[in-house]
Amino acid sequence: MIKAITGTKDILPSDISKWYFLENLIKKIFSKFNYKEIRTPIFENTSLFARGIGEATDIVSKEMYTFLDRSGESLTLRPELTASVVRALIEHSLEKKQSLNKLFYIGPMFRQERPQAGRYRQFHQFGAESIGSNDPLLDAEMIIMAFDILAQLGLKNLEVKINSLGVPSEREDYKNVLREYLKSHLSNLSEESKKRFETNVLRIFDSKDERDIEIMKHAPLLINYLKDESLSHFETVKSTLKKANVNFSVDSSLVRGLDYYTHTTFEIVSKSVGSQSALCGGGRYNGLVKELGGSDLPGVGFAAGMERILLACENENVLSIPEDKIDLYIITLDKTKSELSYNIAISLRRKNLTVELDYLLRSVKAQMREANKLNAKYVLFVGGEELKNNEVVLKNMLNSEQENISLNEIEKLIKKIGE
RNA sequence: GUGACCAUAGCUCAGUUUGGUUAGAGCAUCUGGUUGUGGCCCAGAAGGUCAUGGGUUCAAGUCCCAUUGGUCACCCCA
Repeated sequence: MIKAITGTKDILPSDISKWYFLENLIKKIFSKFNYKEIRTPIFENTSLFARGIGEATDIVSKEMYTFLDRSGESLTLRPELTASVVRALIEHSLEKKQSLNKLFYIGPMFRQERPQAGRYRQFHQFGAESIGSNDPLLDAEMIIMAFDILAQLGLKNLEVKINSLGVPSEREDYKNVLREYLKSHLSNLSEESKKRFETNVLRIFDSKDERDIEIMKHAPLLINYLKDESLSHFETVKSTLKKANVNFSVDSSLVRGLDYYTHTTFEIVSKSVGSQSALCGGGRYNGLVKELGGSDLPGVGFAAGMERILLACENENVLSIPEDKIDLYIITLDKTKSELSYNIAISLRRKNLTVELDYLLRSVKAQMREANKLNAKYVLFVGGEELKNNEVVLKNMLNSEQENISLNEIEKLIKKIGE
């Protein structure tokens, strides 16, 4: 048997309504904030992600699905979408058509990691990018939108964490301070963190190793090395969130693994899922557009994992999806009349009714059971004595009332079902 | 990439500890329960190479090894 690739999942018809529900909510909230959807290709030139996300990041160095196409070009299935959106913006000069572009997206992403709860190799993200302004109100807007979507789903066990990474020069200065502090503790750090000391010293804050955590507790904090401009940016984000009633905590260890972040970073975690608890994350990326060959435009954005969100919804039992139902099930009494049933079904469907009928030549009892299973509001009996008078029988499945209707009065039937 | 645990019907699981007839249940599916009428109920049917391959044994779903797949955690991230 050929099976789905490791880490990929089929979304079956029995699950699709919760995806529709989530997608519709996302589109609704983004449109209230006047964000427009953008759809970019599933694959891009490998160099886009290498430059955009950062060569040294885990995503680029060991998680991307990269392959050569038939002409020998290196392509990569998108592992995230910020780089693609920025590429599209530059390629189509969107910033020249309007100085602030507010964009959102929904779609599959690909990363070759070991699957576990809330983590797949093909997974779905939605997210937003706002490119063209350094206004901290937009940083806050990202967090508010993400929070509103999660809150409107009914999720409760949420924690909003924010931090500021300042600008690159501040961060470089701080890294030196941090390295100075860590020098004396170097031998006590975990093996992983010893490597990070060289490659990306900030990431030591992310460590779950007890020894590392103890050492980092007393480490100098980046926030104390930010200059006035960065601090006031961060203050505005915080006060804006407070006014919008979004509870948050400042988490100085929130460093995040993508190279492009500046100033605000944030994450919303849920206690209702497994260890992959970050439902969404994002931040400001003021250097990215220029890095990818565009003009020097500031930007801010976030992405959210849809599988994780649905998992949290399931665990908190908050989604109330109405059960599927159909307007009418047509039951054919005489098998010789199935063509008539079929024709009635077609014409009623064209009148905007949801209609089903039997294709398996089953007994009347079996057809009734099927109608019941499909939650049919009405059932129509076609055949027998009534048909000799050019009539069909309409049955209301809720109160079991039946009435004869002439085939010449189909409009009456539509009206009745539509009520 | 590292580690732990798991694999029996479409689904959820008994049976494996202590090897011994024809591998079971519930749900789901299908067919009936008197002419042409659902849900509840009742009866019956169908559905399994016990993940795959090898080994031990008179005998393997059960013990051993390998492989494959899955789950969870590390790592990383959404």
